[in-house]
Amino acid sequence: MTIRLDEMDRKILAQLQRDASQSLDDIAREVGSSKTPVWNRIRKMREAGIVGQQTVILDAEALGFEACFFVLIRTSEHEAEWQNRFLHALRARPEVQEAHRLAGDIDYILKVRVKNARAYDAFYQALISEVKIHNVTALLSMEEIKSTTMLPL
Amino acid sequence: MTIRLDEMDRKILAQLQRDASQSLDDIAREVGSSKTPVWNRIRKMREAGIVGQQTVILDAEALGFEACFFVLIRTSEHEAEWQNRFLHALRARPEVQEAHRLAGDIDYILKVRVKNARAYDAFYQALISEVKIHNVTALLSMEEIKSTTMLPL
DNA sequence: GCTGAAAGATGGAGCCT
DNA sequence: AGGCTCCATCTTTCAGC
Repeated sequence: MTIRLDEMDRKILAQLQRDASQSLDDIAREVGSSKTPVWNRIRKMREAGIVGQQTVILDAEALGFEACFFVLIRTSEHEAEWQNRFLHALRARPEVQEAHRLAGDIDYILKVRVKNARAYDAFYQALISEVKIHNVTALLSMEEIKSTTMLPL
Repeated sequence: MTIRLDEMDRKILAQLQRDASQSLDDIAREVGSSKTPVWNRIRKMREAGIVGQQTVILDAEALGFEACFFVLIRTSEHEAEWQNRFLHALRARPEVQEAHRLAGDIDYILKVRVKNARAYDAFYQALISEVKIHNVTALLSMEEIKSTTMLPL
């Protein structure tokens, strides 16, 4: 399942991250190889799950998603069943763009993107009615300074 | 610059988000239209900047990026010049995947992805040597419950 | 604004070295 | 493993409705 990646694989991944719409020929030229080997390496990395979803980055503001919150959550419940319900609730809600379980004093952090503050409140009310949460702090983003999915290969 | 988007545009965007490698024919079939009109709409939305970068999502863990931190930053400095240096420092550092300026008590939040805790410390030391920061809290992610760039259109 | 056609480019597969 | 060639498919353009 785990593949050993060499320098060439990493160069190819960097190109795909940068612009996944490039043709195989373009990528091959950039990394100093040719079509077939590049194509085979990409196929292998896809099969191994290293290369996942191909997507486009949309302009959230232009589409009316003008509010972004980071939500810090503390809970008193730590049973498996509660956690399961909480996880499924998060995964089911499309406004939750990120959710992490944390080490330490704060238990979870969410990144929630919504149209406006009212939509955030609707999300918040829906969430706390589904699962019991001890303490919630919402941090409102004023400005997105940087946002990327690129890994520094 | 701002385009009015109709239901058809939104359906096309949803398809592109879901899988940007689909052929025009496939997208057209999914949204109930045909090739040329879909192509024209995508071109317009690209030109308007609504549709941005086309990329692939890579498996961070498989590539050795095993640590993810959310960093809460408080600063005492609020002058334009300090802010400028801070912003440029963040944009220049590839381990910073997200950076937001916040409303309220905490001034900034970062999402930082690195190979391990030691690499986080190197990042942290480099950052505070570049710009003066009053207070930093790092939240370590134990588990990525959800991560998506998809907007709920 | 849609349809259909057509030209050129590309992906994907096989084969040769 | 890398390179060459081929064909089916796809992208992109354009004339006509």
